Amino acid sequence: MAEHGELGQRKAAVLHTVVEEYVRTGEPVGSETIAERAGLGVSSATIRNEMAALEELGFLSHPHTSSGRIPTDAGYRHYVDTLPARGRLKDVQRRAIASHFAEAILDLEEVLKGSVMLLSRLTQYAGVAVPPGASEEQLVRLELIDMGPTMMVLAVGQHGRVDKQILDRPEHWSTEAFHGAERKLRALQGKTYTSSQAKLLELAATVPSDEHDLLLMVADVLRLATRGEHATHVMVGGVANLADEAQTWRRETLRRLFETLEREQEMLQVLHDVAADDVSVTIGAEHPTTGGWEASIVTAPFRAGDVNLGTIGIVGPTRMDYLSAMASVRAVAERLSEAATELDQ
Amino acid sequence: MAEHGELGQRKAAVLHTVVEEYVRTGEPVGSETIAERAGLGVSSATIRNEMAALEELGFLSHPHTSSGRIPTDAGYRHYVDTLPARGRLKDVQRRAIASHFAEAILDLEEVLKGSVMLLSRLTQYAGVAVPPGASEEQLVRLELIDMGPTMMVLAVGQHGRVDKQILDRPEHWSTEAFHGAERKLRALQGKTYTSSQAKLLELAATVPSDEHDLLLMVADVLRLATRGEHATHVMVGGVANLADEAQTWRRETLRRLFETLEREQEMLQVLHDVAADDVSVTIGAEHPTTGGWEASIVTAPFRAGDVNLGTIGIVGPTRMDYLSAMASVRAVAERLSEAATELDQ
DNA sequence: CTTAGCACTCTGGGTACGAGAGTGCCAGCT
DNA sequence: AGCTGGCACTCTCGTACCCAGAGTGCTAAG
Repeated sequence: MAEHGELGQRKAAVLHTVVEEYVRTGEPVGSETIAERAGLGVSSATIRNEMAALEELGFLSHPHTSSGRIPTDAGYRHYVDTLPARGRLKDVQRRAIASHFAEAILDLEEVLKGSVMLLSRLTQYAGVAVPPGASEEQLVRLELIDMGPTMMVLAVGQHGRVDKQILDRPEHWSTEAFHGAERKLRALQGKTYTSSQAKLLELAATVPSDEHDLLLMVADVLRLATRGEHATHVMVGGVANLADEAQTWRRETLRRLFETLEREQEMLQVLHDVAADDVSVTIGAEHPTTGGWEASIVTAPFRAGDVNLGTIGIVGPTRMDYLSAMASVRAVAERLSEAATELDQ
Repeated sequence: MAEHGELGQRKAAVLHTVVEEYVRTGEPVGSETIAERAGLGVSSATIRNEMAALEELGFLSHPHTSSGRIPTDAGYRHYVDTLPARGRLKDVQRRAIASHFAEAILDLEEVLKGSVMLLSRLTQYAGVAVPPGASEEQLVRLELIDMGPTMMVLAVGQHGRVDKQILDRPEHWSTEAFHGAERKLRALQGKTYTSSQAKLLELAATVPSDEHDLLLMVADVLRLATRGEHATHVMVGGVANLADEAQTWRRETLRRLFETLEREQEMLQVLHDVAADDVSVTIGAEHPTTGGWEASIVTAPFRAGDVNLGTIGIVGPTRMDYLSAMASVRAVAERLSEAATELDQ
């Protein structure tokens, strides 16, 4: 019994069928339908008893006294946790993924953008991704550029990331300080972002205060680049797909969903919270924010070798085809990991 | 009469009142309401006659036989074209704009992003912008960076734009070619994007074919940076505001609107088509694409000195408060022009 | 433990109806 | 000639009602 989440085989089967039918049709599911579809060889009356029990347990609910059942968040959760098999992709989907990763990978960021759109097309939900931070990447350029009234810090990483920040000149300013800083930065090329940042903080202590300020500014740019969480932009794509689900949601809910998708900080927080080692599913109110939208999130990390680079996934209604969504996300994350690993060498 | 668009003063007044009432309430407007509000001192029967005439002329329409009138696209057009005065901003709006532009401007792109969000907050519609291309900007860096299996072209402009492109190495490849190209590129720093591009094409003719290929690749990056239209990203913000209008639109329409907002190429096309010297308004079906969404666009260009840099504006339902939207767009575009002009010096 | 049977409940569609809003038009007034 | 009051007409919208259908919960029997 334990392998069906303490539910008993038949209850689990009923729950599965309810979820699948409801996802498929969008209509509350009655006992008759289950009796036919679940292939349990029992009558609808028995199913009714089971359903009453499942409702008691919090896995199903009643829109009104006399219509079929729909799954609760907990019902979906149980369904997802006890899915017997990995979903299989349709041929079209497989082909779409294959062709997307067919070209030689040059720029991971571009590929990631494309992957978000790909996922949104595959699943008909919105795609999201958190791009990698730069911690262990090597710097191929680190420059301080004089731009007249302002100056720019420019950092270029081994794998093609470019971070820039335009800054006001510090109060006290001297050409020597600038040149001194420039020289020290050049010496950092070839080192990683993390170690360069540390080195800069160290160096800053040994120089006059105007150069000190410059070095700290550069260190800060590196710090931001290091944690993808704050510097980089969350990628969101295929939001139009959610417009189709508009009737699914209450008005205010739809607005909040869109707002959050647009606010990078919030999305980062959410995606950070739901991230896991493998494909992860967060259903409706399980996350405080996503509870507010009545939406579910499916994500998976992508890696280069053993190190986690970022997260990619989708956002859709709780009434989602989880099996196929998980399969798509898993497949894209895996291909992305392969691509990133290859790029890493 | 001509000053009211060939309509006659009273008809124009009736049309104005219909538009304003309809925009305010969202309900079809009846003759009684107009008689009260328009201050024309005539009875509702007279208004009815005028409205019938306006309908005949294509400025108003009937949802059903017996309810009030709503403006057609042509009705809105006439309304916008004959607006007697520039809209005035509310104090809160004025303050919001002032505070947004209060900080010293460092990075035009950042300011532009912020301005898009600002406009979306001011108007409660979605904000859009096309950032400037780089034609007459000076290059402060132009580099070819060897990144192991690939290489990166990196261009940095005087005003803080950074363009990068990661490329596969050309087939035939030699260290000399690479160094040769590097040297030639360095010589272009300080020149404008346009002239550098021309110079590169010229130089390419004089060198061996492997270096030739490299120079052409760099030239192409400059070419893309030059026309903002293709290289840069259209900025879109505050899309969540449109979710509120969801009931305004048909389901399929909302989807198409969101899809277009997401596709940069299409948005660029649309914004390019509607661009004008001053504040420009495009209503519903006046533009083939926006006709499909039943939406209106209000844009204005922003400039540095005399040269057009880009476009900023909003997208909203045809039932829009045009007066206030135009005032907001105009104000933000003006402030943006000031900021850009200042930055230009 | 299962199931057939049955009474009960609730939704959704259809119809009917009246109030209200708004129109179009006509005849008379200025 | 243009405006207006009056009036018949039309259409929507909300309410009420009813009926069919779907689905339930419970009971009693296998």
